[in-house]
Amino acid sequence: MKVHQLGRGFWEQQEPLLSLGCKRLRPLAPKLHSNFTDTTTTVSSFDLKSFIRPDSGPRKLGNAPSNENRHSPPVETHPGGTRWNPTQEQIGILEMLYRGGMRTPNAQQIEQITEQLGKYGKIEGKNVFYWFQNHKARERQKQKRNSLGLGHCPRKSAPISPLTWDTRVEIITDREEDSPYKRKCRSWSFEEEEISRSSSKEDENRTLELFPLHPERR
Amino acid sequence: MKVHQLGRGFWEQQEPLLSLGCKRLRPLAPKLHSNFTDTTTTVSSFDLKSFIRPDSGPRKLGNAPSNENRHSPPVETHPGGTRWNPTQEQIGILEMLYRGGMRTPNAQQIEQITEQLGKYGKIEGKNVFYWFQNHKARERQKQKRNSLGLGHCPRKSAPISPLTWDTRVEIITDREEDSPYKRKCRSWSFEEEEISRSSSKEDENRTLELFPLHPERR
DNA sequence: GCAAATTAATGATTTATTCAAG
DNA sequence: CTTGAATAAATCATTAATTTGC
Repeated sequence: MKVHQLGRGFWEQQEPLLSLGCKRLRPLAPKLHSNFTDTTTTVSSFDLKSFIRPDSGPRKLGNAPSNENRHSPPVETHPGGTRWNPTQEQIGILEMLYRGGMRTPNAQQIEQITEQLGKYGKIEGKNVFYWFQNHKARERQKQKRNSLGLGHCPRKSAPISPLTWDTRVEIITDREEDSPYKRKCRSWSFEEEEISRSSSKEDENRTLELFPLHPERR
Repeated sequence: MKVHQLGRGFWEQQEPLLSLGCKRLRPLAPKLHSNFTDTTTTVSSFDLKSFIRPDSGPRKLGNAPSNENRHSPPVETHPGGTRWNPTQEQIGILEMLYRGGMRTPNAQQIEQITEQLGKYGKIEGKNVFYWFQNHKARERQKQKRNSLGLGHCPRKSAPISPLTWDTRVEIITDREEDSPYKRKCRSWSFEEEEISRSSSKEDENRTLELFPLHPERR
């Protein structure tokens, strides 16, 4: 309906490769071909052009000295705020929860936390998710660094200081409750980034984009 | 306004620790404190009880010899079909895209791919995401293993086989196009997992839970 | 005092590793 | 054993605090 040429072109281009795949023995499954060849027609309904390297593949040097031109699109990339800037209230709550033992909140918890934290500033679920991940990791490495650097005594992390004590409490709680690899089923949703970089730089109430993905598992 | 007792209790408990956090000298940024204390009242509106260890926190030792009780929730975790079982068509398309150079599709791409692959079987966005990630990583390690072990390894897979060749092609394409760390803004949404594990184990049309998170960035 | 340059902190992604289903 | 799924580690990138020069 929308794309004819482009989509078709790509698929036809790729198809030989795919059939090649059938020719050269594939590791798995010569693949009973149902209406797969029909795929070409069906699948062509989305724009494949954007799939294969959406950007022209600029090699981004991490330490590039060029101060200008930080991003691939020269300008107007991120209209408003780029990254989450937590408020004191939000940080406070998060730390509190962390200290309470929360390490990797599940989807439901994230949803609720986000909802609450949203009262103190813009926030999304992924921010909460990231925060816990980062905080956890950084506490961990902080502890490691402390245990290694503070003298040589492998005994305890440190004698007793407010900071150390506080930290240790968190860590211990952490250790106690968090097991590596507890299975948690998380469903994600994705968002396109710079499609319609429309207009105003003013921030508005960017509503938190959370939703109940599976209201229930049927 | 809503919850008084539970929330208040927890928050008051935690508050001293929190102020401790302010006390300990931070390397940077004492960070101006706004109306943080007010947080207590407002935030108490959600049930903290469920936040702090939703399960009773059974200690799972990572290398514990106990074969039972792998996860924190002892039972009833995954109701029906657990993990995605890709069909041949789906794999074919994914490999095609991969061979075409796609490595880490962005949100929009994932959305579209998922939509298309959904025609051949149940699938979610995260499956696509995971597939690319796993495929990428495993091709990489396969290549590494091959390049290292080809000299002397007693019994490997055949040194040069169509399969190997095929693999190599993918890798090369891969290397060419993918730069480590290209920034991509992805917005996630979370789903509660085991809230209402209602009933049937039979799988039905579990609709793909994708949605446009930010229709546009304001 | 103020604004540019520096630096520390940390939000956001990617990669590596691991677990477990089939 | 293969591979989907999830977490941990490493890393990039941006923002806020601090420093510095005027």
